[in-house]
Amino acid sequence: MLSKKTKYGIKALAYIARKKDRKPVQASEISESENISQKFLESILLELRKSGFLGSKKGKGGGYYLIKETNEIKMTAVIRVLEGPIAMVPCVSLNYYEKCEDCPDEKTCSVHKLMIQVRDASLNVLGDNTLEDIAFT
Amino acid sequence: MLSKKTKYGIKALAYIARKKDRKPVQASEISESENISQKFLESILLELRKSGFLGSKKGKGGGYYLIKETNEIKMTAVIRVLEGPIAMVPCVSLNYYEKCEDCPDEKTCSVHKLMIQVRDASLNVLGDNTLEDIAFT
DNA sequence: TTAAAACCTAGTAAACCGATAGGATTATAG
DNA sequence: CTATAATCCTATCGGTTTACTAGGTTTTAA
Repeated sequence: MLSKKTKYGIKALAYIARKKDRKPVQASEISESENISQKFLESILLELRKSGFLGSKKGKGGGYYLIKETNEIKMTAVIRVLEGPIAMVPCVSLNYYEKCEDCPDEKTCSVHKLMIQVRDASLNVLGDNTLEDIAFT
Repeated sequence: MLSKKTKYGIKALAYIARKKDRKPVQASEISESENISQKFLESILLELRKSGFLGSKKGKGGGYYLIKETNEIKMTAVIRVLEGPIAMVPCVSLNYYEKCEDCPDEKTCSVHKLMIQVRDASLNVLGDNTLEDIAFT
């Protein structure tokens, strides 16, 4: 299941992307428009800034803005930052690999083989979609 | 993330599938062989029985056995029973649909569109794989 | 100087997860 | 008939995560 955090984060990025001028967008504006608790959203936007997706400006007239082109932001990257691994099991995760405690041998594990296929299928979809794709219909 | 419950459930099904004779397999045997807490496994096997994947026999010499052919058991079905929805967001789930509270219109929601693609990709993989496929290398 | 904004830290109620406890029930073997 | 081996059932529990909320501090523009 996708957490609300990730869902809100993606929605916020898409909202910012749809603003043509590069003027900073306030958290309060996104929060109202997208029906997201403002304080919660603030923490998400902060995280997106710290991980290099957004820039911010403090004080009156401040807000958040994109610092890359929309077509350069892959959904894989966004989800990995907000949600963590894309794989359904740590033992098939590319970026967050962890060995299973049970399971003496990954090569012969039935779950492992299945989950590699699922991972690759998801990875294809999320890697093909950029912010550009999802922000504009 | 796949819960341990689902992971153990799949492993147990694969274990039972690999036994050629249709003699009942005991929970204790699976538990030892696959390194799964026995009591926890018991509850999983029970659930798999109640949802029509396994039959059981009580008492001495009892255990669990498959009641369908291995190639008739799709992974989608197993995961839906043990884990719940395959979709990452309830609003794109075929079997466990729920409307989002935020989000006035699904048709224009950027997350929605993305998650439909992910769901379909996963569904393809999990629908193509049967217990036959994953049990025997 | 005031107000608006991002930024930061902490806490919290509820849900979920993975397991454990302790038995009740049923069937087989002798 | 009895001992044993197995499933079946209910309840509980500690830990973690989730989705917020509270209550500020800091920075900036007007």
